[in-house]
Amino acid sequence: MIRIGDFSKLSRVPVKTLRYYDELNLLKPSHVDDFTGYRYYAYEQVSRLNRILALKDLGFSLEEIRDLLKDGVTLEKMKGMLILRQGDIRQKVAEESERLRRVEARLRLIEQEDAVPGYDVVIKSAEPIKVASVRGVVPRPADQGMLWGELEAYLGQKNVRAVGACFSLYHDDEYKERDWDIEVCEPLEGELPAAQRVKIYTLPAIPRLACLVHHGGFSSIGHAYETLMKWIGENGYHIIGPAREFYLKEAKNGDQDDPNTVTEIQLPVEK
Amino acid sequence: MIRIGDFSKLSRVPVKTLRYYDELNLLKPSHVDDFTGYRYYAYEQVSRLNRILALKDLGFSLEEIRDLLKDGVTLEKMKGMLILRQGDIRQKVAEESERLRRVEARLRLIEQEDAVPGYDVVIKSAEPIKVASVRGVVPRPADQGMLWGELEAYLGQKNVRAVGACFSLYHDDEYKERDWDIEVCEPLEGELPAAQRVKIYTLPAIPRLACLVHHGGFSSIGHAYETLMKWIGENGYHIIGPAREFYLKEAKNGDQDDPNTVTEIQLPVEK
DNA sequence: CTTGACTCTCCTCCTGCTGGAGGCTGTATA
DNA sequence: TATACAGCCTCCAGCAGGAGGAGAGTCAAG
Repeated sequence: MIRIGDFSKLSRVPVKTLRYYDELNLLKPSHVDDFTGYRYYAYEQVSRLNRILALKDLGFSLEEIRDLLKDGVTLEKMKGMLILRQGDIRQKVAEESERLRRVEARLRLIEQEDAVPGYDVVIKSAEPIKVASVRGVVPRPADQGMLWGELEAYLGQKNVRAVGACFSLYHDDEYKERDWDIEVCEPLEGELPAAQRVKIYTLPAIPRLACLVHHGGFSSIGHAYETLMKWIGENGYHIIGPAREFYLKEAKNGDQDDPNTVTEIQLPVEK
Repeated sequence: MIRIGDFSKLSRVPVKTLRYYDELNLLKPSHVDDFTGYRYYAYEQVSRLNRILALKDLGFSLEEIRDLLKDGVTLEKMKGMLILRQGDIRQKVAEESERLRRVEARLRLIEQEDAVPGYDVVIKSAEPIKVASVRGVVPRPADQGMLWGELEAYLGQKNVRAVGACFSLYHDDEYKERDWDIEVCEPLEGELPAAQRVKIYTLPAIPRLACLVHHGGFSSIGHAYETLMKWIGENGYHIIGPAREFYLKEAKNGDQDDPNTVTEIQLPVEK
């Protein structure tokens, strides 16, 4: 029987850790003095401790280890846990590799622009949204005002209030000089009948959206799109649906170049 | 200016997180009501928040992000941090890959033995140890008693006390039927003159030792060595020095097959 | 008997939040 | 104008796996 300090030297495990394992019922000293509270370990306990360390090294949590060290753990249980661990580690390796890719992409971006990048792309998810929308073809994005006019005329008459920011969907797959297929949307709550040109429906949830926030007028929004597209390409995603433009802070008096405008561009993506 | 809940919906970041970022001075609301304490955010702050999320996604801690978002961070600083991150992630990927390998090795072991493995191999490091030792060639390991006799005779006469467990070094590179080159060592403190056959010196530190604890007599120690060798091979290590056998709990009356004996085998290894 | 090395318990801290309790505030409806 | 009720506030506790330290008690050698 040896004291905790000697057991610690023997096993090269810190005293603090041994006390912690005692508290967790992971490795109880084989004897504790009732009066002084001193812990006494048996030499044989080194092998249990080694098993704990080995399992920890495989990435198990201390609680899992406690389970695995209980008497009566079957071979099947052990195998099952190892296979689960294997899966977890594989996923972790995949995640870290992705992260490495993102870091490297950002480094390349800095090299190219020779400046701290002005835009930051983030992956988020979107809940389903109930909207009222008007879809139509307009010469150029800046001309979507007429669609908004139609939508608001209808909503104003019904006296519903919007919840959250309004946005546009860009349905074209490829870049066009003229004639854009645009759907303007206003989120809402409750029931409302559809009308001639106004559809009422629920947009489905989207698990992954590549998002980017643009400040300032619409004349400079092209650069934001370029950055977003490039990021998507460099990080191994591809686009799987129409772009959404959320008008977080709208232009005053319909001024297309109000520098205080804040717009979020969202692109549905997958790997 | 919007309230925290709306800002949360806009940015898809939980309210609790926003309050936490406020506390950390990472993202202060642009206005706080003196009386009610309500936080009010500006739409423009979404882009700072997005930058925070983007950097978090690269694996930076919130504290590092706070540094990186301070005014006056140079391009060089940013690049340096990214390169550091890159290194850290690479290391993490390497570590997790190693771990995966260990898990797979253990799964194979279970398949082969069709039982929970009886031995656990752990990598530890060793500090330098000052020892008194006697080295000699003996017919077989079980005959090392004569070497111990020599060593103890000397130490008994000098009346020094040992610190820690005594051990043997096995200097042969390959397995032998007879004539083993063995060095028996007793750790000690303080100064002591060398003698005829007794060397006093300090064994160097060893950064990586593959360790395994064997219970019971020496006749069954072969299996322990086999397991250890196999583990070393499967995990991509190789041996770079003589094996050490630590006698944690010694045989009674020199009984070579006392089942209460506890021995730790250590092999210096590297990748 | 003293000294110094060990050991004990209990407390706080680390990260990046999450959940809950208890108490105000703001807005819409009756 | 009264009253819900949602939204907001602060403060506290907890996760994992220990690390570090305070203050007090114990053990063995000289």
